Amino acid sequence: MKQDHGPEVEARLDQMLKRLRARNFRVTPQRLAVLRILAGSEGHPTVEMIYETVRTDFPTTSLATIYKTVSLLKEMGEVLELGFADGSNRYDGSKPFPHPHVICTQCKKIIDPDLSSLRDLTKEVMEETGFRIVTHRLDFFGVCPECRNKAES
Amino acid sequence: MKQDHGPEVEARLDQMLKRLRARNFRVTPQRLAVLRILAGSEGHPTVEMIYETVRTDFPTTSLATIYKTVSLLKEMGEVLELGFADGSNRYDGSKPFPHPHVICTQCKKIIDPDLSSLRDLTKEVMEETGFRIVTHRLDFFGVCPECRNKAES
DNA sequence: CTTCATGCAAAACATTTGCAGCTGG
DNA sequence: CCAGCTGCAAATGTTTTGCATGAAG
Repeated sequence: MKQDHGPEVEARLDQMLKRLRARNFRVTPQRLAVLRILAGSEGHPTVEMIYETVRTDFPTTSLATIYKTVSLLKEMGEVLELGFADGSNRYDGSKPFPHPHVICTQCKKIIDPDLSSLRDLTKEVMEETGFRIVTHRLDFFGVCPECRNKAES
Repeated sequence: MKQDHGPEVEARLDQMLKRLRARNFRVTPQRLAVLRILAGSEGHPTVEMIYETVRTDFPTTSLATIYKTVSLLKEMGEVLELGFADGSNRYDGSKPFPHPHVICTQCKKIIDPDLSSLRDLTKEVMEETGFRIVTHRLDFFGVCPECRNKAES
């Protein structure tokens, strides 16, 4: 086996493929490789990481192609882009809808927490401001348990 | 009078000036102009907006100087940088600590809502993930009442 | 076959940096 | 005075674009 991803990753990949084809976009080997990485993007990869990984299978792939594919998926709403103040971008194709992230400022790991007390904040914002809220973004920044252990040496 | 800002803006400006001097940074006319804009930054300006405004009083001011001043204030923790996925940055010098923002995707207006139900989400995240949370970011994106009115013409 | 995607290189863009000269304290 | 700031221009780094070639359907 090439990778040890679960069945839900396969399902997500198939969903993305179906939607690509439904819009008459082509499924090239390079695109398939990018989709595979994004569908199981536990690590919330950067474009550069995707590029390096795709290159192991398709060494001639260019960075521009990765950018083009990621942009396409972003426009289709099939991938969530997490842009940061320092200009870095991370991508999540497994859950392409707004959800909170917890980011380690040391090792750059990103995880998805379950926050029970985060409910209809959006409703409250709409009532308070009169805005029609379409989406949101919630990030927490800190140091993960692993990096804390390394620090206290 | 040059501007119609309230007394709390003056107080915030004085606070920033005091902290600059305490660290032996100089207060040049250009810096003072930038500080003034950031201290009363209801509009959450971009660097370009700050640049244009400062230029009306000091026409020789360079963009590099604005960037340098804003970076300095950012390092000092006296201004909050709001970087977005599209590469744009907005700055808030009046409340340089984490707080939610509501952003109009049409006119780019940014306002600060009062969210009573947003309390110790941070505590819950720490318990759930084991991270030591240092800061956070919460943005809502939508369309403001003014732009909604314009739309339904 | 026809259209769309790829890959290269150049362009675009915002931000940063180096440095000579200026100036605040 | 003189360390730090300014303003210019060049460098940087990432993302985008144009276009000729190649391949998916």
